[in-house]
Amino acid sequence: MELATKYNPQEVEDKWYQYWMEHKFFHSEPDGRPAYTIVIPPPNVTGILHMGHMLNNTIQDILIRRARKMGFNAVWVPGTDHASIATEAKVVNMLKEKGIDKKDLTREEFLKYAWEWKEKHGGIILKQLRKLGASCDWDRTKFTMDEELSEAVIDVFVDLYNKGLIYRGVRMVNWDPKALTAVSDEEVIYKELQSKLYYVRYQIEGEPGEYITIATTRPETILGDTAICMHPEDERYAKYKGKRAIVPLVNRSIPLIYDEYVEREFGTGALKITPAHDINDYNLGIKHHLETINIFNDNGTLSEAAQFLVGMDRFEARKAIIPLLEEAGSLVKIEDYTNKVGFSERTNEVIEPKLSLQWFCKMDSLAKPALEAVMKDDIRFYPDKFKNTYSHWMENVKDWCISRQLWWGHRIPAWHLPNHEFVVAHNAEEALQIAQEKYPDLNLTAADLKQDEDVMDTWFSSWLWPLSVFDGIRHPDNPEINYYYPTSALITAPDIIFFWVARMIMAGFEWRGTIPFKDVYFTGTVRDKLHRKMSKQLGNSPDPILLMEQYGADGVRFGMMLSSPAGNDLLFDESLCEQGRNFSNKLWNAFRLVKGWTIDPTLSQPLHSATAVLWMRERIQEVLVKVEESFEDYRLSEALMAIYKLIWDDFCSCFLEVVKAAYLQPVDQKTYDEIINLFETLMEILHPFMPFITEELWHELRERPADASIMVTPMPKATGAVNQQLLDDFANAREVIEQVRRIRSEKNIANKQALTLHVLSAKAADEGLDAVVRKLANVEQICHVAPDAEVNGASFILQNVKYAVPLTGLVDAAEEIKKLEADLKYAEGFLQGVMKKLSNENFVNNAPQKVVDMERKKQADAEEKIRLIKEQLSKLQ
RNA sequence: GGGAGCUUAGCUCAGUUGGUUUAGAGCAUCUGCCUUACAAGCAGAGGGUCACAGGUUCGACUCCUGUAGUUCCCACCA
Repeated sequence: MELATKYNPQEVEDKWYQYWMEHKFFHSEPDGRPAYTIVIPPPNVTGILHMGHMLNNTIQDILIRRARKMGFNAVWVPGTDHASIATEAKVVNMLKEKGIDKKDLTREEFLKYAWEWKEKHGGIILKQLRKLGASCDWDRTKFTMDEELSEAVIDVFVDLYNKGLIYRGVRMVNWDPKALTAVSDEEVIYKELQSKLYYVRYQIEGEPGEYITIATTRPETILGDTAICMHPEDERYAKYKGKRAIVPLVNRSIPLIYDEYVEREFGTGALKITPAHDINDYNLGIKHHLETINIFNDNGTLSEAAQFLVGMDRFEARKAIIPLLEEAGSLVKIEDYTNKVGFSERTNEVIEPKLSLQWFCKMDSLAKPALEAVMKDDIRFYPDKFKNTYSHWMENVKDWCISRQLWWGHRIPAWHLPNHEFVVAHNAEEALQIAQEKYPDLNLTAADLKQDEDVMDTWFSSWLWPLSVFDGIRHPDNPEINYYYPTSALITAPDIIFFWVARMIMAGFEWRGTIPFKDVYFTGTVRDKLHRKMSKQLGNSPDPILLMEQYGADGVRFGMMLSSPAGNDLLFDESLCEQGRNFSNKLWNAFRLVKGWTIDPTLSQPLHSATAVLWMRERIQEVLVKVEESFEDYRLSEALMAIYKLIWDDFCSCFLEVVKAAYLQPVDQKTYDEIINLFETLMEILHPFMPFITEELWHELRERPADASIMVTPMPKATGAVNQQLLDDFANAREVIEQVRRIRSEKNIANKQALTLHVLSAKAADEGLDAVVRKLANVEQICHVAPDAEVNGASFILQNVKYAVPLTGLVDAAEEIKKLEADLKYAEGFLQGVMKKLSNENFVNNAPQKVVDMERKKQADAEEKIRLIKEQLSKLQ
């Protein structure tokens, strides 16, 4: 059968994924082996695969596949997140397209649509992950709104409430006027915006012609002003103490107050106060007992309380109020101004600070052990620079607003009573029971209890993920949680370190008394090669599915991993995938080569092959050590690069070229067996990175049992001692080969033309290495002669041994001299540097003996080299 | 406004307690090759006063200080 010269990943990849699934290689059950656990950062149930997921999940798959082959009972738990705001927004849009308004639906009707939609469109991303080769235990797939997981969320809420860590209160919250819900501080993204600073004057009450001018970026909120504030030591305004001012348009009389909060240098030094619509104003309002006038409706339009522009959107109103102020003679001037405005992470709507009744979770006591665990390295961060970010946030942690005014999510398990009190319980029955016990006089029935309308922040379920996927909240002593928890590693992006990572650590301590994971690997952001974030708007984000079709999942995985040290941004470029595809092709062709050989059992093993086999084994050992170290530190790109070079440069370019028989000639049995062994070993080592092609070739290399897979065979391990002498000697031989090839290249000598090589050394020849040199440099004879022998031809010096290739008529003496003189210059410069050190008494006296000896050796070597070059030069001149 | 990180070849990055032959890799570049595994390839080559300025030291890419540029995080400046 003729094999194609190009590797075709499409057919191979689907075949093997199916095979793995059929044989349940991804599935794990607790057993006697040590566990290696990863829980997937659950993507939004409505999400589709983007490059960030590709990076994140490739890393997880590599770690899981490696652990599995290292003898761990590896489990990778997949699942999705219900993503309250994002999903609800999608469902609302979908309904709108059908002509249905959410307002016209009951909660139950809406949720029915939402679930239908989730069933139909949800989890696409999990299907896409299979293309990537993700070896998730799909039997364990979880969803944050599954019944068991939802119950865990409720249990946790009730528990925290009973511990006094959950409270309800009116606070200034970040209001998203589009999603009509509060969002947490972490969900607000501040962006710099080009806006205007409006200067508006307010008349002093009872002092005609006297004005006080304020500066504001939000003139529409003037309608809700309830004070003007100045610095108490600002002489400019001292004379107004005790006076009042008149708010333009609405003609409301408001007090003038004094507070050190005000910066005298900013604007006019006078600040208008709108306690209902600004967090600082709100705090000042509390301090100075100011009236609060809420001039906005929940959707961001002006309310009746504003009196003017009622019903108009806040941004429209900002424009519309200007001519009104101008007409009233209140507008002084308008300046350009750059300020920061908060946007909702989910809807990209400008956040409106709003007073509302919300549920909060106290964080102080939860944060304490979680902070310690990371600072003490019980949990290791990779890279550890994120410890700084983490500790800063944890030390200044604020209470968490956990309620959202949405329908899609876990409903707050609180029931309101007719007497304006409420009870928190696991369900309505329990609530009624508690309420009846608490208020026996009310004669309560089920109909009197009304469940709170709000749902919980999505992260209030996500923070339990490592616990709840193993049912560790409801049944803390079940065998699964006892076996798989704490998990081994968490792979996630640094932008959710507060949302998710920190809170999972808190939850781990609160409900299990221990860490949820041992290591956290923070991936970088995937950017394009111009360093821009990948985004839909820019259109610079490739479709991962198309990429995988083009380059193979293995090729894309290779491309993602090759340049992605932990925590560093990944500058993605398709050429990286191209490199991955090329590597696949290289592997494929190496296989084709070996596959095409015939074996002659009567042949004995040639010396060059025997030597190459010994060397290749040792090289693999060397790389295994490197790979193991790299994995320890999560330096996956380094591990991959080491393997890449091992396969391409050592195995293909060198080893296979040595053992390769002449055209149509058979190879001996012994060498062939070794080649298959080595090839197989390389596939084992590479497998976690490129699972498909390694499985394919592993099966092609030998007959395998029907249910065999490279996924579950043991990973080759470093045996310990590496024969460094052998490696060094072989490396030297490769340099000799390179030099001979260089001479060929420079002198235009065809590869076919065999050469003779003279080695001017007193040392005994190493027959094995000579055999390798003969083969790869196409040298028919290597003559070992005395160091001072006369040999003409192109020469070079390696390790202070002179080599010469006699060439009749091809050697240009002038050219040789030029090259030797360049070498001489370098060697002399080098010697000079060494001598400078050695002639420095301080150096000789203070530096460790070892270092001084090293310098002396450098000196001796350099002097010998110079002698050799000079000798050679004198012969030529 | 605070805090943290980064700055090494054209690009992306290594450089592990300051000394390992006057800095390494991959990609890209250049030269020569369709050599019977692979042109998605083979063989060879070139390319860096380690951001800048001081300091500590016998010795600095490595430690300290400052400057510049850059990235990220946090913060209520109207």
